[in-house]
Amino acid sequence: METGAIPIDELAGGLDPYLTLESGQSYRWRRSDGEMYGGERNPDAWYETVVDGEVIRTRARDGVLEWESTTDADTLLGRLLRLDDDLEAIAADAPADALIRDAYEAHRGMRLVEDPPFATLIAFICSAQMRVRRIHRMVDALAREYGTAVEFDGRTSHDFPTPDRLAGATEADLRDLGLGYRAPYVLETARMVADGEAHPADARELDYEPAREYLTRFVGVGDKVADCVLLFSLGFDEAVPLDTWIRKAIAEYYPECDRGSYAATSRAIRERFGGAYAGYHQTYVFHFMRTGISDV
DNA sequence: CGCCAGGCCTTAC
DNA sequence: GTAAGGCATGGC
Repeated sequence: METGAIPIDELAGGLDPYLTLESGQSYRWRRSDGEMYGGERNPDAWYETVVDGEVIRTRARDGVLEWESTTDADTLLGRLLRLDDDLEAIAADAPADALIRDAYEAHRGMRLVEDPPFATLIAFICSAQMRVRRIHRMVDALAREYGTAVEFDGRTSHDFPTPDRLAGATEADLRDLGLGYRAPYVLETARMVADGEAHPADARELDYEPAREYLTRFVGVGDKVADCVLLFSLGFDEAVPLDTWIRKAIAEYYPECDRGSYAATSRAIRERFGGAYAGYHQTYVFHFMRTGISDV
């Protein structure tokens, strides 16, 4: 086992793993205390994931981000949790309206994640008309049933399935895991990636709007899911997923940004949120709208 | 029971 | 290009 410790006060703007990993961005971390996704905060619990066959677990206690891993995970953890982001500068970049100010105030230390593209693509296909706790449950089930098992420190974890393994499932199998009408979408998208027709990571080479358009070729991926994949796995910090909560925020706080179509409303709210980090600000507003002020 | 959840698909204009 | 209807499932 390799281990490490990162002083949190060395990270500009700090880090709150609970907010970062249980705010509906990443569905690939499990808590060691068995608490459900979005349950009570527990500083003693580890967050554990598997990336490319390597297990990493981490937690923040006494001002230190501890990690344990099958490998030297310092760089990988820094990428997954975007530890190089200057949260203070990003917060300062946000427009100074009351909603955004309150959202940043309520969720100090929440960072964007950078998850593996294929897992993110599948997770957000599953996310359609679904609550975040159930999305986590579905992604967990997919990993358990089709992902490679990895032993670490006496515990078994599962990597996210490869496109090939997932494409080998049947629609009935996936419906049994609770995916509902998303089951054929997941199957067909997994097959597309497995067959080399397209890969979500290829969107990295494109500008933002063409990248969003590119991702919608996958079955079960519309503009909203595409924006989530761009924001949470491909580094497009300007992507603003227009989900029910953000649409509610637009209706209540930025009604002039509702331009009817997704593309036009997206441009308007992206400009309202200042462009380059619009998606970062969106994530704060999303979590703030969804959890409310008291539920931090 | 009805309504909602990080929507997308097909079909019809 | 936009509008309407269908779609699984669990939680409240």
